Amino acid sequence: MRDSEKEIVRSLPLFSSMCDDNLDAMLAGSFLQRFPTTVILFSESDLTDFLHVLVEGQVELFASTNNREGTMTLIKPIATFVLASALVDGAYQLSARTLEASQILMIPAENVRKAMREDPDFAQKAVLELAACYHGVVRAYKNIKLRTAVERLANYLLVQNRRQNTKGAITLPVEKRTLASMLGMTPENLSRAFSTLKPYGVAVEGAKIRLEKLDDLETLAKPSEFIDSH
Amino acid sequence: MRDSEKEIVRSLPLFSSMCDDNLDAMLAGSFLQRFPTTVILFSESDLTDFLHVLVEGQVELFASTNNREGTMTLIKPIATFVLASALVDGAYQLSARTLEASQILMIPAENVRKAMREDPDFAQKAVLELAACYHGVVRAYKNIKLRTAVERLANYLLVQNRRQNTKGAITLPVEKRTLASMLGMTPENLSRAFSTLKPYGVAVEGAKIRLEKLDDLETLAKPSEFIDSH
DNA sequence: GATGACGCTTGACATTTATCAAGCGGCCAG
DNA sequence: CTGGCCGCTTGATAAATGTCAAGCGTCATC
Repeated sequence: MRDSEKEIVRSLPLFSSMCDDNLDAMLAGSFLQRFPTTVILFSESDLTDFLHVLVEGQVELFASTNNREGTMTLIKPIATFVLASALVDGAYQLSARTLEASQILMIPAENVRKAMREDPDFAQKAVLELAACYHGVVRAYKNIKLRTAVERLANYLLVQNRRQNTKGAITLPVEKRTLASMLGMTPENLSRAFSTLKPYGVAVEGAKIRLEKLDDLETLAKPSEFIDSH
Repeated sequence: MRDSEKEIVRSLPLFSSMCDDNLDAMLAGSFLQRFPTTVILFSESDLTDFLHVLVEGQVELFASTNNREGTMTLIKPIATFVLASALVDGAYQLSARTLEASQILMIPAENVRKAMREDPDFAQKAVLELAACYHGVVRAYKNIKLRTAVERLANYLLVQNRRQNTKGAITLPVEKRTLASMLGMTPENLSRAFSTLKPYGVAVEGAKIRLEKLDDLETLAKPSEFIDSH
């Protein structure tokens, strides 16, 4: 555990208010691990050994039943994942795989639970982080329950446009098949959804998307503060 | 705020470890309110004034966009709801309405946030409660993303059968149209889903359902510990 | 430079789900 | 008792989405 890694952890809101001693105690036994792409990090039924901090690369959290599989969320640096599972001392509930070569800081879950018990400041940050995660899933749940596939894509593009802040010239951050899974549809259907959006100024060229009629796209997408915000 | 109401609060795991003084402080300004059926308690855009404790009746949390509406979850006594929103001091993110005449204990959200800041034991319980809520939504999200409408209904019936513990003779706890919305389908589609399940021993008579071929139903439903448990 | 794997797209078709319309039956108010 | 509302069901049809198969282009490897 190097100082540079400690600084990465410190930069996260979740750990920002921990005193140095407690942070050191929590990081004892932690290690930074490199993974190649397309590697399974854990399965949903595994016991939660570690809180993960994605330092570099990209990770997909997904679920599967009965030969079907679906992306639940994508993790980008720098962020923690599976906090809830680490805190309750049970199964991960979700599976994870790398989408790129990645560096992940692994913090023993037991250390995190101990910090929660003994460091009230940390417990408080954990509360806020968990509440944010909760609202994040609720938004995803509303999204898939209240919108059609085309609407989900349209709203996704609008969100990316705001995030990438690049005036209507987006680059998709993942392969289209992964995007399809995240948006709850098949790759074929995603292709067709893009076609459907063509009249609304959506021009596709590989992973580069141009949004040439933002107003029209918004009219179709009907974005909602309580689904798409943040 | 009567003693009997205080005892109700105490009985909830979330508040079980609070000392009496802190509990009294948090309950200051709280009140028990009675609502008739079909009343909107709050809308998703409202600021979160109160943590709610459903003492009697039934409440539906739902979301709407673009003239569509969907049930997110049902609350039954005795349980808190909108904890996450109360803790972060923002909008409710979900709307709520009573499905029956209900009694709800309203605890000022500011009191809850104060308790989180000042009572480490409470903060810790809040962490565990939020983590459980989080996994609850994740399960709902998996359910709708990985299963067809008929499978969702089949699994719902199996879960109800376990909960009601009544050997294959279930009573639906809500109107069918509400059940349909919760399962993410139209009432018409729910009717047809019940028909589809007839060969699997599902006999419908109003709100009374008999499951006469549990094994067959399970084979169809393929229940999963990480979607249906608890 | 050839080749084969792979991601994406497109077409044809099947399945799932929603929509619209009608009718049935219980239940409550007059 | 009776009329009308309302929840539920059923049928016909439309829309959304998935499946299967084929083909295309890119890219890494040989």
